[in-house]
Amino acid sequence: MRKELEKVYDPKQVEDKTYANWVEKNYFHAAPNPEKKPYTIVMPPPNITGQLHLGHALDCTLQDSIIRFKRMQGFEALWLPGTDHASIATEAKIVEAMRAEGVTKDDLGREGFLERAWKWKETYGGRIVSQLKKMGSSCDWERERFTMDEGCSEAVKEVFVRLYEKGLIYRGERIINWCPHCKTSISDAEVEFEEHDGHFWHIRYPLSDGSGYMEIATTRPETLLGDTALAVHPDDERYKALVGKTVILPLVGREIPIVADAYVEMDFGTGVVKITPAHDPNDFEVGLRHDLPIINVMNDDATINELGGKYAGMERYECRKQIVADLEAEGFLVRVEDHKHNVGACYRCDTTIEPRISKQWFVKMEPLAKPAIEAVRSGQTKFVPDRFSKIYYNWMENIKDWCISRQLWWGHRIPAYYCQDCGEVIVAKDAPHTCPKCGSANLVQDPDTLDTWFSSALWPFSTLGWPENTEELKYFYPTNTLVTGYDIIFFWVARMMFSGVENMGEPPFDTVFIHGIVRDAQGRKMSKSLGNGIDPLKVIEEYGADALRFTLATNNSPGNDMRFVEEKVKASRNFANKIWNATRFILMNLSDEIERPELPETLLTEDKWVLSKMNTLIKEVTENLEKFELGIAVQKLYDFIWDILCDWYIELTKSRIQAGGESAKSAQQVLIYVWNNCLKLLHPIMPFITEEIWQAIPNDCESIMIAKWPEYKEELSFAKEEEDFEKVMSAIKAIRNRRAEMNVPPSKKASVTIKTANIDVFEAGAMYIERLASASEVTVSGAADMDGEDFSGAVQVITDAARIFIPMEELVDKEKELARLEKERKACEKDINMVSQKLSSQGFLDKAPAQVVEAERVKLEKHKERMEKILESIAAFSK
RNA sequence: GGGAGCAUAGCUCAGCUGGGAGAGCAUCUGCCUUACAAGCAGAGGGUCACAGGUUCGAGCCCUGUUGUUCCCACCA
Repeated sequence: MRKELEKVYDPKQVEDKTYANWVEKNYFHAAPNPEKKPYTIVMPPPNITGQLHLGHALDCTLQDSIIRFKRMQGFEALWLPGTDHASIATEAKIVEAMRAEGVTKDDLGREGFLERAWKWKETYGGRIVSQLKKMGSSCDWERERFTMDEGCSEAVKEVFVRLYEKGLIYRGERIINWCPHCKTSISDAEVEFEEHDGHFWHIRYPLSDGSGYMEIATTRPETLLGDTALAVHPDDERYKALVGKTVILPLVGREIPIVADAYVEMDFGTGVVKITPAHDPNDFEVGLRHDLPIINVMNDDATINELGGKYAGMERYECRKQIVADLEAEGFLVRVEDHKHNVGACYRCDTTIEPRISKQWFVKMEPLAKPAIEAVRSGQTKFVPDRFSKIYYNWMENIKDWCISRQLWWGHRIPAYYCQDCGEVIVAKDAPHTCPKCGSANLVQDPDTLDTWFSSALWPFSTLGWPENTEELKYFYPTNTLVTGYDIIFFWVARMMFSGVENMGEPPFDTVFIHGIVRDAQGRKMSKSLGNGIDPLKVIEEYGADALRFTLATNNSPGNDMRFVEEKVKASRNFANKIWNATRFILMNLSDEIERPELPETLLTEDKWVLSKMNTLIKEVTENLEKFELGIAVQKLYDFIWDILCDWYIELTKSRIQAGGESAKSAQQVLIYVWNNCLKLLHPIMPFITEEIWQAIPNDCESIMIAKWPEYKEELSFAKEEEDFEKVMSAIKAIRNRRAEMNVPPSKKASVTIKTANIDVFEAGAMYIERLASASEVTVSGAADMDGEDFSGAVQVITDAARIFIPMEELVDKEKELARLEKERKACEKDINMVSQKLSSQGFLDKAPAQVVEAERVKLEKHKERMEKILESIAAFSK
């Protein structure tokens, strides 16, 4: 007894149930298996603080589609999931929640805070995971990891120690980007620049000898408090004589030197630059070259510290205002100019960052970047689309050392210990008990934690068990495809690349598949502040996960942004429903004798036609998926299922099923066979509905998700039958067309006479012409039989292969008919001219590939045949 | 300052290695044809941004121009 399907597909009744079943059957699990080739994708770990947004949904759709495709192709397919501790983002959220309770980090202390953070992780870390499951993600949840779990922490320490021992991690005082809100350093990659309307304050610095002034311009007057020099270009004739002299720092009264440094550009501004080594990276360099003092005038919250004299305690912008006012009052301010300039902000909290000297840990990048660049250049790792490799090179080639220490508590604590007695620095995975140098037990661990991306960088191998040489690591590494957005190439992809090359000796993946951003209907980036975000869970609730996945997989091309429009989801939902209803039709008419998807002994022309089309589809879809062209693959599937199968083949089978007998049964067999293949091809994109249907129809596997991927079969390629059946189809289309033009309702049937050289083809197709072109009866005759018959009173329809007569005299106006035929003749003539012109060009014949030339010849033949028929009709009418 | 993307039907976008432009939505016409009105059968609508070039042949390749979006750098 076959299950009867509801009239409309209801995803809600299917998705959770199906997913639970997959999990129960353990289909998502992958393990080292010498019989199979591995195919591995590691999931970009979402933040534990996060909630599923459309970016995740896109990422997830692409990865799941690829991994399902590969699994069906017979790979041991592992999609390894996990979450990221997201140190700065998570810590900020927890601190925020604490503030609501009136609790600060210091109140809790480090341990108390971490306890609270872990609780937060337990509460919210699972949320995003359950949301990923809603999407249908076929991840191996048994292998789910967390960047701060024991194994990942072990990997982090291992890498830190190794790099330190190689001299690639060092600690030093540098200018770093300081976020006064998060109260931590952040890396260059974490700073976002935005153009602001600011000012140029021109300030006079009096020469100590009273002989005049030096004028400088600054956008940050408050940093004047930390100035330790003025600089000019060594070749600048205007100031040559002044180099070596000193000036008095306004408001502060400190005497500072005038130095010459090539960093200064003579043409810019006055050609004089104030040097604040503690608060500007370039000034810092100048300071080093000239051995200038470094005066840090700011606290970690961007207020002025005690070195700022009377400005101590002021907030930075308040101080700026006051300093400008004071400069003006004391006559040092020359003028104020409007000035647009870029201001850096913290990518997490958007607070303006403050460049500030600080002692931090850094990764020396150049030696690591080189082999990672080479890995892409040599083709070991490919970017899809390729253009993103340029972005990668550009970043890697100009990379500066990576500041990895963070003044945060939530994260991997830096495995460095300082001897309080002799100052020795010990870097070790395990905390030492005594100082190896002086034997003191008075050791203190560095309070800082690591940049969250330090642990994400190790993700492709830390999750597989590294530093242990596990079976998983040996089998699944290097992974195959990394799927992520272009916005994260610097943060993550580049760092995984050099980490993989450095620690594993080979890059972590062979392909980096880059996708764009999902934008709103107006093309704006979705953001909290705009409130234009769309919740994927709501979309799933309303339209189903398959419809969402289908929408995200199509409608775009790799690497390009896409707009998310509800109409598209509706169209996808409609497609799902179409599939559902096609299944209903198939099941309603399915003989109980058919238990397996097997082809019948004898195939009719139309069977061969559809099988041949399907065969091509299999080949193309497979190729497209191999090349990550999901959008193209999906479009082809859509077209085949909707147009070829539903609009044509299913319609054809109706006549056969009605007629009954062998032909009815073979039609059902072909239907089931084709449908099986379609569902398989569609499964990676629309897993739920395809599984639900799979379970309801004759199949060859207990679950579609582990079924064998369809293969192109030479014996199912039928060029002749495709061509023959298309003759019938174009006759049907042409008749429909004419009838629609004349406004004849389908209910009004008419007899149809077909004059053709392909009698067999049309006789076989007669019953379809009856059904699909509203014919009451169809007569097929050879050309010779028709001579002498008068069809001048009939509606004439002409295709390449046939002249068709429909006796509807009341609708035929001879004049109009002749005019129409004349129009057709002209159009046909134009076609003929176009093609023959091409074929008479020697250049074309000589240089175009033979196939193309042949195709043109065939085209010309067809045009000519049609012309012949048009002329016959005209002649008959003109009698 | 450097680099990249995009510009195709009213709208949103496809168009794979160059061989005479497609889809969805919208519009118009006719259909409740017993799988589906979330549907069926038709129709209209494009000088593929502009100007050159390469080629037998260009939406696709090259050069330039314009518009637009983004990334990197950050001259104080």
